[in-house]
Amino acid sequence: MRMTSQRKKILDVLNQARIPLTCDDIYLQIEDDKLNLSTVYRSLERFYVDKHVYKTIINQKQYYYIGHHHHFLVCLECEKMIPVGCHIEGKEKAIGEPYGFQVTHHDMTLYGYCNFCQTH
Amino acid sequence: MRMTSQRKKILDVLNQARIPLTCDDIYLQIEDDKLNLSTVYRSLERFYVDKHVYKTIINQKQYYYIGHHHHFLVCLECEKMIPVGCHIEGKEKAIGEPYGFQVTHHDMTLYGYCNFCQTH
DNA sequence: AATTTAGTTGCAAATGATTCGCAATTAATA
DNA sequence: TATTAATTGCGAATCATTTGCAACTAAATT
Repeated sequence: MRMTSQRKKILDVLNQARIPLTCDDIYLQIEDDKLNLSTVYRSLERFYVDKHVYKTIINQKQYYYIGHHHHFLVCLECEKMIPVGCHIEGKEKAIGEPYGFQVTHHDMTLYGYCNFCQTH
Repeated sequence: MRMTSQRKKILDVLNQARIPLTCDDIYLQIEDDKLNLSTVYRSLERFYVDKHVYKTIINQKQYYYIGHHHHFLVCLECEKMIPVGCHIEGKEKAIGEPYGFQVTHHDMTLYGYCNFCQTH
């Protein structure tokens, strides 16, 4: 894989991030006139396929993050995201086994109301 | 809520279904010239809010089903869906608690390869 | 260092799922 | 049966994401 200047910037932004980001989030954070949103989409998908980043679907949108596989608590009011560990990781294979189904990965998101929004 | 002829048909289709369906799936199964896709979208969202149906996101699309809350094994090759029980249900609240986060629901999908596609 | 070339990008347009505004319709009530 | 607020059909809009293609460029080759 070619490490282009665009890809470096994209990875930089994602490395800095504390919460998962959409392609558009990243695109907007990179103030480079010469960076196209398509490039961000293509690069992140490539990073994901090559297992350099993780992906999760939140509110029906693709979010990417770096580090280790985990999940998020997502506030229905303010959209705040709080990372939480994975409670399925060890069970993945066992769940598929009775069906002869080989589980490769899973996606989960918990929705609800954050501490602040519960009282405001 | 008014039980219109359209809504009856939509619920009928969903009651018959063994796997979750998208709005478009349901729309296509109802051979009524006078039923609009928007109506299917609006009705199902209403059913969901009123807790008459469940919703889950698979491959970034909304699927609805009737019965009890569960999840699905989804084949990456043929898109086959196999229902499996929920392994998080009892833990939802506990996961949010340390953050003062009130979890209302969650969504999960397991991806991989079904029995057939593994060997074809 | 110059050349080659296959991977990558920018651009603009296409796609696909979902949502929305609004006037016409209709189920449920009085 | 008349009333009215909820619901529908229609078409257009929206939003996230993908795609085709010619131009560009990183990295391998000379």
